Amino acid sequence: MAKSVAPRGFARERVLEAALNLFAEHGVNGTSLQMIADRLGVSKAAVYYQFHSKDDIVFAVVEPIFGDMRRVLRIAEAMSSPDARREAAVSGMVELAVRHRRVSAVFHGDPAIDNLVHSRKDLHEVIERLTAILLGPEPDTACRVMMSMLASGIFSSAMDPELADIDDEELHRVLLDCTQRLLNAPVSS
Amino acid sequence: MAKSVAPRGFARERVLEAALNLFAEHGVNGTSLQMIADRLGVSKAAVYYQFHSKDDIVFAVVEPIFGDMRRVLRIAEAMSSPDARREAAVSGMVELAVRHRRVSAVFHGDPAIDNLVHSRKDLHEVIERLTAILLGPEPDTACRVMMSMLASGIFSSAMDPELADIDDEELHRVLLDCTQRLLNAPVSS
DNA sequence: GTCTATATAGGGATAGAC
DNA sequence: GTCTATCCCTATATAGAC
Repeated sequence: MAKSVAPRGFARERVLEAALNLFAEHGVNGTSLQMIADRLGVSKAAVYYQFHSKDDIVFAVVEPIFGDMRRVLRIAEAMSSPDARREAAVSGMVELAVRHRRVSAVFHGDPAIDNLVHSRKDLHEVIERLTAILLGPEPDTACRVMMSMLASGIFSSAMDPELADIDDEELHRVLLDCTQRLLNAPVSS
Repeated sequence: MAKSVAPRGFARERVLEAALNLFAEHGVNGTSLQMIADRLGVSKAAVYYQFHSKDDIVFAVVEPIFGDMRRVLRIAEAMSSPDARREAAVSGMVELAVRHRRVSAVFHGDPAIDNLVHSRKDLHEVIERLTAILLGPEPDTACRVMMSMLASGIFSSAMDPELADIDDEELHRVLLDCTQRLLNAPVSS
């Protein structure tokens, strides 16, 4: 009278693990189910047993990030001033990017992920809340550009293979430092 | 006794234009020759008449960026101090990202582009020269992270659809300002 | 120079054996 | 629960008609 649906619960995780690595290397569109199956030494059908479609796999890979992001947003949105909200959101994103370091590669900039996010309002809503906090009520041009740089810079650095030798703790520290340089500097011109 | 190989020379440009827009939206792997042909209202075979393979199209789209990059590198490498070289390279990249604003989307982070770059040493060499200038002789961790953020931030902002309403001149100005904030700030900790 | 037709391969996905 | 075999579609690429 044990296990009801999952085998040992491991097969699913193994698929996600393999998919994540392949997505990071080839992008979502550049990764086939055959490649995932081959890496696991199983057949495509075995993968399809765990997930009904490729989109299901992509969603399962990306979903934990959105979960954490919702947590960060809840904390940030409880802050009293726009500046405090933004600071909380940014440092939350830095922590999140480092924690999900390998997923960041997939998460950031992949057109297939963008499509998935835009097709599911529960995901899209998270992005919108984040954007609202980062930009604030009436963002000027400089602010908008800076936030765009910040967001892509954080996630790209976290995934950058060239930086793979840097441990999480140090990366987190340096990233926070960089973001604060951008945020705290007075507008120059 | 005019034109030797190109028809009016326009068909080729039209293919590249359509390919670029599709690459930017769907990524290279997410774009088929059929999609390119459909957008032009021609057949796949018509596209294949202009380019022998999909890689040829990708290369032709990306090649002008590398041409400009080589120019920037020649200028930067002629500078006398490492700091001056880096500054010249960064402002050159900013200008380049803005000038090739739509191509930046394709250029930055697409796994298919990465593969192409790594498979052609004439392209790969450009990246290596750029990295050498940006990082300098003995880069510490903070510098490496910052340069990674800078590079991805510049190109991502230039392509960000959310920032499409900002005109080139202003974007260029704001981007330069942001990069200098990162570069000129003293190391805090 | 552009099209139709087609070759060949690989993709996602399903049915059913075991 | 996992695999074999297969369907159907789309992809890249080519050959040859017009």
